[in-house]
Amino acid sequence: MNNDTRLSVAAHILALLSFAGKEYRSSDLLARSVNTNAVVVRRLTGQLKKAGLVDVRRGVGGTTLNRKPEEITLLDVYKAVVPHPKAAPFYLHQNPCCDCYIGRNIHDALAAPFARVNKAMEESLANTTIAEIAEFIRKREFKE
Amino acid sequence: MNNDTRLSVAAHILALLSFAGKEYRSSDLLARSVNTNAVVVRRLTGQLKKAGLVDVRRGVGGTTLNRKPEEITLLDVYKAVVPHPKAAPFYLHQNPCCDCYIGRNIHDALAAPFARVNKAMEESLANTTIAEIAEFIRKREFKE
DNA sequence: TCTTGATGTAACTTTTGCAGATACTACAAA
DNA sequence: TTTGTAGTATCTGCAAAAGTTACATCAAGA
Repeated sequence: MNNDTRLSVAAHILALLSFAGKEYRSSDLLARSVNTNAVVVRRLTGQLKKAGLVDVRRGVGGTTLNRKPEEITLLDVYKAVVPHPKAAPFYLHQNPCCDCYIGRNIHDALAAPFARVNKAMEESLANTTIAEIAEFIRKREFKE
Repeated sequence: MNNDTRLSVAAHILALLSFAGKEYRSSDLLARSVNTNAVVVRRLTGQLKKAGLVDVRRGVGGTTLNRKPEEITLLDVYKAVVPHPKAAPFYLHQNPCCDCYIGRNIHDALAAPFARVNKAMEESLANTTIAEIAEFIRKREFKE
């Protein structure tokens, strides 16, 4: 697995937006908070927009939440932001040898277990919302 | 091969070895079955050996299972073969901005949910053994 | 003892996928 | 019309893993 931090960054962005309420935040501001490039942020917000999680305005615009934070789970974010072939936790190796019966069948043999792992992972992701993450931060920061 | 296929390749190797019984198989033969390089195989079998899953002999040697196939779970393989910092499904982005309260706290806020996802994944991996994978292949190939 | 065939491992090259950066267009609001 | 933003194409740089080559090490058998 490569170190994909897109879920982490997207959660950061959405948590920040949840504190902004109905106000729009620019990709530049978001990029500074995440400590990355504005283009990287725009690529992410673009995907979040496609998934209906945020609204992005051009012109003198920015990004705002399009759904209540408690209605956005990490699974929603994950699905929005992780490209599809990568959305499984593990990869099957390419072109195993077809002349031997292991190579011929290993992919099918691993498909079911890998699918179960994927399902377990997704169910777990669905158990956390952006609201909870924001609440954690609020408690930590404003000590109360 | 971009993403990490080590679990997939290692499972392939172990399934093959489970059919070989007590016989030793060379890294060259394994590499041909997996369709990769013998050195890549040796790097993997080296890690599997460290974890006690296989026995590797030098000289006129090779690799054989060191444990019954039904006593090797995908979690054992995963832990043996995936380097530690990578053993979590998702990564936290580096150096979020410490000047804003989101950046200061996002890592701690995500730690618990990510740990839960990791646990769910590991529990799922522990539910499948090499014996089951081998059995799937046996049934498929020898139609019975 | 010598030969053979295997692993262990170091060092290097190749591949690949992002991240990051730059530059430009499209656009909306004041 | 100006200004500040998103959208996007394109390039570079970088890091990790795969793949390759080469060679030392080792064990078994003739």
